[in-house]
Order: sequence, then structure tokens, then C-alpha cells
Amino acid sequence: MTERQSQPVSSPSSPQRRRGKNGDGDKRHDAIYRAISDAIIEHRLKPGARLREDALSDVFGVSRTGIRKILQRLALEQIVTLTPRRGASVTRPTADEAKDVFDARQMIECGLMEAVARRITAADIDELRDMAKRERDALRVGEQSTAIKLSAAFHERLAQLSGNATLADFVARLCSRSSLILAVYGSSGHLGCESHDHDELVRHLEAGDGERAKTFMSRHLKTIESSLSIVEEEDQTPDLYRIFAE
Amino acid sequence: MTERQSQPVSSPSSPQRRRGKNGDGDKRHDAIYRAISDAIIEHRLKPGARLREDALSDVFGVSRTGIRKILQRLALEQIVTLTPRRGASVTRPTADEAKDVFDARQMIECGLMEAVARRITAADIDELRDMAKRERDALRVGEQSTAIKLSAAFHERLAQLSGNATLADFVARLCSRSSLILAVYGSSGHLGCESHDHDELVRHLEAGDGERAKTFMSRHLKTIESSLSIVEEEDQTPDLYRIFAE
DNA sequence: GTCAACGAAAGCGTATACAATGGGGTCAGA
DNA sequence: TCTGACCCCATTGTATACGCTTTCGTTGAC
Repeated sequence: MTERQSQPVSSPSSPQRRRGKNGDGDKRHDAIYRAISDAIIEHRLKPGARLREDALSDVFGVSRTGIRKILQRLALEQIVTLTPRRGASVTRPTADEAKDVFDARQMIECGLMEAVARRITAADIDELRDMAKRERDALRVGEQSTAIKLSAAFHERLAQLSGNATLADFVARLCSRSSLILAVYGSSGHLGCESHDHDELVRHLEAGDGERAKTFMSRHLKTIESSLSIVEEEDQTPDLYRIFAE
Repeated sequence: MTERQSQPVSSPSSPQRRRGKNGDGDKRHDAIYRAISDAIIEHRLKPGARLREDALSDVFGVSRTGIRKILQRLALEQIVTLTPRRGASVTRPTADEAKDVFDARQMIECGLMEAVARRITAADIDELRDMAKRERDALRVGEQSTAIKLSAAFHERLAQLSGNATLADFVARLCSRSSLILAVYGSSGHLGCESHDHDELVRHLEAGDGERAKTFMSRHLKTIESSLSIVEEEDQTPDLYRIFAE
């Protein structure tokens, strides 16, 4: 749609003073958004990491204006924190936030299971199985980053299958934030979802048993949450910020 | 709200080349955000209304940069639609979106009632009663705009009382979008919530009866939804966008 | 008379420039 | 040596300028 089929006349006299990337439109911005978002979700950017606008604009070759737009979007999704004069950094969720997020997932994801079981098709089941398999493979090879992202993608896709785009969007947000929570409070040993859980969940959905899928999802989420060690570690670098300010 | 009361100190030596509003920080932006958001929620800006950046920057006295930031935020909350080269306009929800929003409200707001009933205090009850009363008063006087906003505020406050900030935020989003849905699909006679419903809801919460509050909230939302006449009226200005593109 | 094509204007997208604030480093004094 | 204050630099906040796309109006031709 945005591709120029007609060769632009573009007065040949004008030397390209711009870095000649005007044609892309906002495709570029979306790509950058996803690049940063993925890096955060995959824990390649850890909570607390600073995201300087200059550095990002250098890396991606767009000016700070575009970077700021992306950063604001990430901030609204609460995976980046925008401190007024200090710039952006990867959000470090508090224990309260972690509890809220998992409670919200309990309510929404479990509540969605019934609709998913009703509407799911054979192709959907294949897709979910494939995602679960790729997640397992990634885990086996040791690619934790990929596994984390695939795990979140599984939950997101599941929510989409409910047919409710709004709630699916909420779930996507919650999954992103969950990834951050795992980065902060998760023990490094396992990273949240056991992929066998995902397989079993698909099995229940295939059987059309929404009720069982719901209870299983509830247990699944509880398992993840209880595997976290949610203790506001105020040890090194006592984080006086959280104690007094905020 | 939008009037600048305090003349900025604006170092006397420097000739005010800027329009001397540097002191405020981003308080100003938040005020503008709320001004636009309120105008939309109160139906003073109707769905489909165009929001030109130049005009807004003139009205509020900030440059287009700040306006764009605010518009993006509103777009992410889905009460403003950002068409790539056409600018911003107040979102006109589709019938599908309307259904999604009300289904989501059913799930989340009803699911929250139990926690609210458990945690609510006497002061909270007084506050809710006051809000319900002000809503009724506004309706009686004929101030529909105020009534609409108060109704949304009631639901938002209720969600906040659950203690889950994340879900409360979701509810706030859903209420904003609901206001848009009412603007498009609501019959002009009544505007969604009957304020007596809110009073009865508070009564159940006061009694600590979360179960009954939950079922009542469910019926309350169903009443609102069924009062809508959700028919994609493709009459005037046939909205060819939705038919072909998108 | 109608349709199409060209031109001008308006409005959005992006970059860059400038100002202000906060932090860190250094120097001085106790 | 430690503490406090001051200054400079790094980094963000905001505005403005410029180019491009889109749209609307006008004119010409069929």
C-alpha cells in the first residue's frame, strides 16, 4: 500500500540531503518498536537498564523524535519507565505489581478458556502444538531468550483465539509484564511456563473441555507465580528510591 | 482548567522568545490530555470528529510536538484513531469492538466485585454514594455530559477499590471506550447506567455481599448493552474506509 | 455538460536546533 | 580525609523548519 509504484518525479536537481529513508513510512518505527520490545521480553535488556535516546537513535538510524515516540508507547505498556528528567529505563516491577499482574492473568486468561475451547479449530490446535514444540526445542538447545518469547507468544495466541481482541490485547500486555517479573523475581533455573503444561492445555482444548482447560490454566499460572521468589531484595544498592520516593 | 493563572517568572533578563511556559513541566501536557479525553468522554467531541494538530496546538498554546504526544497516547487507549496520513479523529467503534468491550467489562468488573466487597471501607461507601448522588443530580438538571463522566468515574473508582491497579487501569480504558460506544450506538433517551443501579450496587457492597454485587453488576452491564441499538448504520457518509480498506 | 488531469494548498512526518535541568566531578575548606 | 559547594557536561524537553503526501479546486478537452 505504501510502496511507490510510480517512479517519483523528485526533482533531480535536489541533492539528497536527507538520509533518503523517507519512503518507509512508519514500517520502520514498528520494526524498531518490536526490536526493543523483544529485547526486553527476551531479557537481553534487563530491568533497570537505561535506554538513552541518543544511543537508540544512533543504533537504529532514526532521529530522537521517532525514538521518543516508541519509548512513550513502551512506557504506556509499562515495560519501560519514563522518569521525567532522567530518561527511559526498563521497568523494574515491584512485588505489588507482580501480584496484580498474576491476579489479572488468573482472571482474564482463565475466563477466556471457555470461549477458546468453543471456538478453536483443528488448524489452531496444530499451530499451538507447533509453538509449544518450538518452545520445548528452544529450551532443550539452551536458547532461553527464544523460549521466553515463545512462551509469551503461546499465551497471547491463545487469548486471540477467544475472538475478543480487547481482552487478547490485555493478555498481551500482561505477558510482556510477566516476562519482566520473571526477570526480576524468577529463579534462574526455570523460566516460568513448563512447556509440558502447554501441551496438556492444548489437549484439553482439543477435547473441547473448556472447564478443565480453565482449571488447568489456573493451576499453570499459580505454578509460575509460586515459583517466583518475591522478596523485595533491598540488599545491595538499597534502592532508596523505592523506599522513600515513588 | 486550561487558563494559565500564574504568570511564569520567566527570568526578566531574557526576552521571552519562547511563549514562556517552560516552568510547568509536563503538568501542562497532562492537563491537555485530560481536557481532550474529557471532551471525548462527555460527547462534546463526537466519534468521527477530526482532531487537527495545528488547531489543537493553537487552542492549547503548545506546539505540535506536544499535541502529537498526547494524540498518540489517546490512540493507544483507542479513543482516538490515527490514520497514517490523515491525522487523528475520535474513534468510531465498530459493532464487534462494542461487543468485545462489554464482554470484557462483564468478565473484569464482575470478577472484581468479590475483592471490592471484601476490602471496601465506610469512607469508600460514602464516596461512592456521593458520586452516585452527583450523577443523579446531573441527570436531573439535564447535564448529560457531566452525568456520563460521573458514571464512568463511578465504575473506575469501584475497580480501584479492588486493590488491583492493573485491572483498575483496564476498567478505566473500557469505560472510556464504552462512552464512545454509547455515543455511537446509544439511543439518545437514556445514557447507559441508571443511577439507581449504582445505589443498589453500593448497598450490596455495604452489606459485604460480594456474590450479590457480582450478579447485580452483571445484570447492570447487560442492561446497558441491551439498551444499545447496535446496527452498523452505513447510511450517511457511508464510511467506505471500513468497507474496503482496514 | 461532464470527466479527467494538473496545480496549489493544507496538513502530517521527521529531523534538527536550542534551552533547561539534573548529575557528576573537582576543588577548597575544615 | 571527608564533606560541601560550585561548575560543566550529558541528556532530556520543546519548538520550529522543511519535505512529502494527499486532497480539493480549477481548467481544459471531449
